[in-house]
Amino acid sequence: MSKKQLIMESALELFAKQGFEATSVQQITDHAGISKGAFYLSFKSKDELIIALIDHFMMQFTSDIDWVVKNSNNDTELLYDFYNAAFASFQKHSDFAKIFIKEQSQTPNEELISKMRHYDKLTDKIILSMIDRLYGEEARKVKYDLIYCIKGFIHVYSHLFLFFNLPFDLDSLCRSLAQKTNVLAKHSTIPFITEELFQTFTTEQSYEEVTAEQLIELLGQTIEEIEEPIEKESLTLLKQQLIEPSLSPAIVKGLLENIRNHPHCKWVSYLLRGYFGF
Amino acid sequence: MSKKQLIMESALELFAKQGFEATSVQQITDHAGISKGAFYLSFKSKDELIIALIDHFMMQFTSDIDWVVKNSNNDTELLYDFYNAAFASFQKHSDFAKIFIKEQSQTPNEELISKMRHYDKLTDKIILSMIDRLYGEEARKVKYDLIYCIKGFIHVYSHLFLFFNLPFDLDSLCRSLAQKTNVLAKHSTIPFITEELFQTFTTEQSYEEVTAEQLIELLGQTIEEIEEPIEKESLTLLKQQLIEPSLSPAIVKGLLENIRNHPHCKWVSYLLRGYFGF
DNA sequence: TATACTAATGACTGGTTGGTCATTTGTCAA
DNA sequence: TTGACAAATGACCAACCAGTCATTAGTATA
Repeated sequence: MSKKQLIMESALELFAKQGFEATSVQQITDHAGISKGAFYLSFKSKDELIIALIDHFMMQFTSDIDWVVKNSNNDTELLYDFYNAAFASFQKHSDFAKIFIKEQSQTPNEELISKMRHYDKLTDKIILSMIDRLYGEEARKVKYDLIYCIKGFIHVYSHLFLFFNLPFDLDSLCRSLAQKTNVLAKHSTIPFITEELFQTFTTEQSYEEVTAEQLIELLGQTIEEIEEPIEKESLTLLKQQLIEPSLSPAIVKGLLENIRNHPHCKWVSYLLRGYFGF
Repeated sequence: MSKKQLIMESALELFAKQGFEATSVQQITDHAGISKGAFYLSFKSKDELIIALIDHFMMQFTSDIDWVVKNSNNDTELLYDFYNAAFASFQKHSDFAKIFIKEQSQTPNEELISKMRHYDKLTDKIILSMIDRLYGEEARKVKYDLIYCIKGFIHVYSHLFLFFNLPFDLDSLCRSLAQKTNVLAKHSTIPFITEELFQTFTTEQSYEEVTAEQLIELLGQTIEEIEEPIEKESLTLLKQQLIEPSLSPAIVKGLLENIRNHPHCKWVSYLLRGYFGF
């Protein structure tokens, strides 16, 4: 494990327990068994660390739920699958999820806030595409409210998960929430969040389209990071495809599938899916 | 205004802007125009201050929504009135609400966490009584889920309120949420939170019944605090009634009504309503 | 073995924190 | 005017903080 990862894992644990502000760099390095100076070889500052953590997790979360929404071919199970992916992600990275819930928009760190907003907007976009697909015109008036209801459900129920150590029936939870969401979509008629209001929340451009050059750069970095041969070759071929397209869509899709579940590839896989139009 | 209140108001503003940990006692006293030493004449520590703030606001919030639920005689408007009271309270004390959302269960301060849990349980109780009244047997299976849905709605929508400075149509919001709640109550059938599960969340005894002695003590304090003659006399008569009952229920109810809206009486009024059974 | 290099250390700095307390200021009654 | 008491002050303290940097340890090449 790289020193950077070691630090991130130690910090994750302590932040989840004590919060970001209340955890000192000294505590993190003690816990990781390294010196304080070594910390600053990996991160320029404590702020850079929390941002790296946010990025690391949110990239996975975003790409996970995006994949579920884009690749489910069974509309009746889509909501269930969506909630399942979201809660599975929270459960798997429960330390991060705790930080995420605690540290929401509360820090004076400008960059962190804008990071959070950014991922929040991506989540909105994914949820919206799911609603559009499931209900289309039927939910035109209330679709923005539905986004917020879904986020509210996830918030309160993930609280139970995270802060009570009880064995939960994830299947039951997801079935329950899928029905609730469906009921709201079918029967609620009074919107609060209008298209116009929703736009004002998301004024700044979100989800900037990435260029091929940026993707090639990112792919180059990722190729260096990982060792598994299949993933490494898939990434290399995809990089080649960006420089000079020669592969058929089926092959590209297959290559994307190869890397989809590798923790270090989730984000680049998400971006590539957007780029290639899958 | 007492020194204690002055400090609390200054702190409220700064905590909302910067968070609790990031605000120093020096900043608070500078902002309040007093010396640092004077702070410690009013509060034993910085922690005691945040707890006083939580108490001050949550007592008002709890008693406000309790009053609405207990005193609405129009079932069709009850949900609307409930949301209205809740959001009005958040809007009126937006600085506090920001702190509340930010500081939720994230501090290492044990007492604060248990305070939060305590008020959370009271809120659950009030919401549950509302659901029971509106839907009774009809929502027996899903009533605990409804509590969490309602809390989820309040959470996400209050976020919009608090962190975007936009003019909101409170009426529209409450109508929208009342309908959503009603739709869920009428059509959702798959519960996640069973009675048993709900009980385990709320194991410790909540809402300890207060004794007449405690109420008399509290009334004595409150009488000292306020100056308005009507409220003062009402409190004095109610205190007398506790020591030696002599007034008719109608008169007692009227006296309670007199003090209901005074900020310093809300909590004692809530407790008295419970005690006298209104 | 000698050299050149990077990785890692932890004492240190300048600054801030929550909290204390000897001292001063203000306010009464005598 | 005096004296007694409470209210208020702010310099001060030990503890801790994020971040630095001269020094050392480890490693690979020649």
